[in-house]
Amino acid sequence: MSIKKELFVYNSIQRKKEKFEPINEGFIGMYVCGPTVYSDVHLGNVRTFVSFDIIYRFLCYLGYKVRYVRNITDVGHLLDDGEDRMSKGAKAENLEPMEVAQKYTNGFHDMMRIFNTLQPSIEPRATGHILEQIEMVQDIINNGYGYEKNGSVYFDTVKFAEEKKTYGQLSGRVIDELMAESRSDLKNQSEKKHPSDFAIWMKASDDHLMKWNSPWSVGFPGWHLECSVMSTKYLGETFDIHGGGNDLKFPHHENEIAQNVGACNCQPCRYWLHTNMLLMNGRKMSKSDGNTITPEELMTGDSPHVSQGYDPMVLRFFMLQTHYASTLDITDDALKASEKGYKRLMQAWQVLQKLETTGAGNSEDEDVTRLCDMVLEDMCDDFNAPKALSRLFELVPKINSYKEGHLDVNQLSADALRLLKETFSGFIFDVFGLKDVLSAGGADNGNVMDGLMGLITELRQGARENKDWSTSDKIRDSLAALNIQLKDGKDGTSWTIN
RNA sequence: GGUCGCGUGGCCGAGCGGUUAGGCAGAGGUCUGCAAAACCUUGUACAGCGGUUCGAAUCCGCUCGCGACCUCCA
Repeated sequence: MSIKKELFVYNSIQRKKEKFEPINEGFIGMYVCGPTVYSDVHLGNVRTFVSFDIIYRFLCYLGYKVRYVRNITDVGHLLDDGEDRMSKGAKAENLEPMEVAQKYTNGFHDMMRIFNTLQPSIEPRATGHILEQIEMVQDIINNGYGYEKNGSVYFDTVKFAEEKKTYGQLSGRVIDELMAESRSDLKNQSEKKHPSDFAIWMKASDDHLMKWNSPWSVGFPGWHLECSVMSTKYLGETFDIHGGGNDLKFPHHENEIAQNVGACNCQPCRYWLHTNMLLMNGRKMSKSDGNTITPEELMTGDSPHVSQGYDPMVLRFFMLQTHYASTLDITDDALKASEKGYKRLMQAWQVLQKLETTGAGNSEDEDVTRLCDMVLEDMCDDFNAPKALSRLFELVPKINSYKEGHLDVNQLSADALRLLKETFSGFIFDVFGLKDVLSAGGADNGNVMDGLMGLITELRQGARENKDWSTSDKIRDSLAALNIQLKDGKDGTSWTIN
């Protein structure tokens, strides 16, 4: 069932917000540049993939059938000295290149699971598509945009720019400037016609570990090629959405476009979405100056940058409070605030689940339905999760008031209450991808826990009725030490795990 | 140096021409055996200087500050 709502997205290549219209009604093809698996997952990766996870989830929520392709780059990524990242990792650790790739792919998958991201529909690997990459190189050569030199093949950016007038459109670059500024000592510059040309096939040196046969040499594909090839293979020559981190705009995405246009004379996609960078304490994360924190350190609190460990769901909530296209600045204070906000939201959900109405009136309906509608509307406005979240928070005091009797829950029709419940669970869990870690602890033995807590609160209630405050306070304090918080309300005592 | 973006109350962070964002922290109150939780009330912020406009945080210009990309990067 699809939800009738117009979606608007900020299209990086047009530099403006546009109405989203899929190529095939009801279906969406989305390609997101995945990680290069040569080292442990960086926290910045997490932010990017969580952002696209929310976008993917929301598109599904709207009723689209989405094919979500996110690649694993396990070859073809050059370092400054021309060495492949995978080979370098392998030599350093004395492992097979594929062993390195597998190890970090596993680590990446573990982290994605920890942060509760959905798996992509297809997760192709660059090394699994060498033949297709060779074919695309040939296509590019046939179309006159590639030339061979000493066994390597380069993309002719100058000719392409002159004929197609699109090179530099995405990143806002002018080829004259690129020529003037490219470093001349990198990547076999002497073999290129122009410094801005880039390799689409590289001849391998004798000691290079990862190499394949090709019409030009025993070598390996250039970095940008695998995305052009795999997106085309699984989503078609032109598909709907291409995403990635802001830092990939140039050169990666720019060159990807050049390759696709150069090979098939068509744009790879209609909408380019770019997520912004993750900062810490106002600066880009950088290993060299110590301004960095790993996902593990963030969870355990084992870092000078944080005062405590944070649950992955707290970090996910924290990310939701900032638009995907804005920089996100991690600070300990901001994380602490998010932790409290997250718990407040989850507790409201627990309260909401238990609410029932006789539907005697409907004076509350208007407020509630309006806010629920706005949650959807905000997400349809370029996936504005922070704004949508704020609507949910406007509903929190209402939910609590219904429970406490400050507002009459019976002034809510059954339909409106159902909408409220569906909106909360739909957005918090299905779209935002949060998990309720507050109640998750007792999920397996919920009945035992409920029974025990029922017994304890009953005993404490007896003590309270006898004004035996020392006993009732001892129970409360002892439970507090176990992170179980008692809340004495009008209708008895409730409890939550913190 | 080139290209692009950003500067919002104590902190984080939406808004992008006129209407309460929201979270966290703070203050006052209600409730409570005391607490906690919850609820109610409360803050009059948009880097600076000009300009456009009936009206600007929101548009334009300049100044200052910050960041990203230009080289591997999510």
